Amino acid sequence: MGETKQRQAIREALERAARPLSPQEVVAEAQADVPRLGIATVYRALKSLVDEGWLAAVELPGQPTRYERAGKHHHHHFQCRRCDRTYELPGCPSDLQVPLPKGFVADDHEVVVYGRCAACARSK
Amino acid sequence: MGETKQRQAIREALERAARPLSPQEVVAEAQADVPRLGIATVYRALKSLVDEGWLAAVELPGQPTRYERAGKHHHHHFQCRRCDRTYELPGCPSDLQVPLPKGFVADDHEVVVYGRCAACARSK
DNA sequence: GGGCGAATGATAATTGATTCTCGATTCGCG
DNA sequence: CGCGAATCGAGAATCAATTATCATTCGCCC
Repeated sequence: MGETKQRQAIREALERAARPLSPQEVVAEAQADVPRLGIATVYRALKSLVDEGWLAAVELPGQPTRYERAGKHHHHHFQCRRCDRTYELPGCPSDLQVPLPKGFVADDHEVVVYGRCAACARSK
Repeated sequence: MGETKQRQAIREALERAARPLSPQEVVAEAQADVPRLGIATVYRALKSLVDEGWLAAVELPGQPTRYERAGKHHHHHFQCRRCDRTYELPGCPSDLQVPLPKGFVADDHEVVVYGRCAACARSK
């Protein structure tokens, strides 16, 4: 059971992009390969790729969910305020030792850095 | 022109709570003072309190916006996975020195710690 | 006590993301 | 080549948060 060309286009779009993509970005990218690709197909594929463990969902405040390859090292994200693109940041600063109020138990954390990506910083 | 009793109830609910509240939480709390308080009034009040600089909006992935008193020191938040309440965490760990890709410019950052709050950790 | 403009509250409308529906298309396989 | 199942794609439907509408109510002045 080979994979359909749309799924393949979707996976390739995600691998090509060096950053987490939103469903909209995925359609746009993957339509280079499959022009009539529908958004519903993208959502279906994203969901199953997440289930398979091939993709990881990245949630950001006020933004549609982004998707990136799963299995990377612990890392965080950069959100450009200008172009709204999300980028991956290498590693986790200082491995984050937050003092919690007593009784609280942490099991994970997220860091989002906001600003301008290289392209947007340049074009002021 | 004094402030209406509903606005007052809303402000008091937010001061009373030692943590950021969602609009829903605000209605629930403030209805202790004004039983027929409507959600629309809460949204209106929250917006204008933010405009006045009295409140700050706290955005979290996949959660409705929370509101807290503005003007606090730089700090971050804890999100309980069990009761969904958001708590304030004191200070910013290590003042966050994230290495950015070259050309990127940061102007802010957010840290969200996930886990269980004291009450929820206890009741397993 | 009545008049007025602003604020309220119940509900409908909007918005954006995501999911569902369903007819059309494609694929694997004999 | 042709069937049956799986997948697609377009648009409708859903869902949650938020905003708009509008008749009613409230606060305040004369």
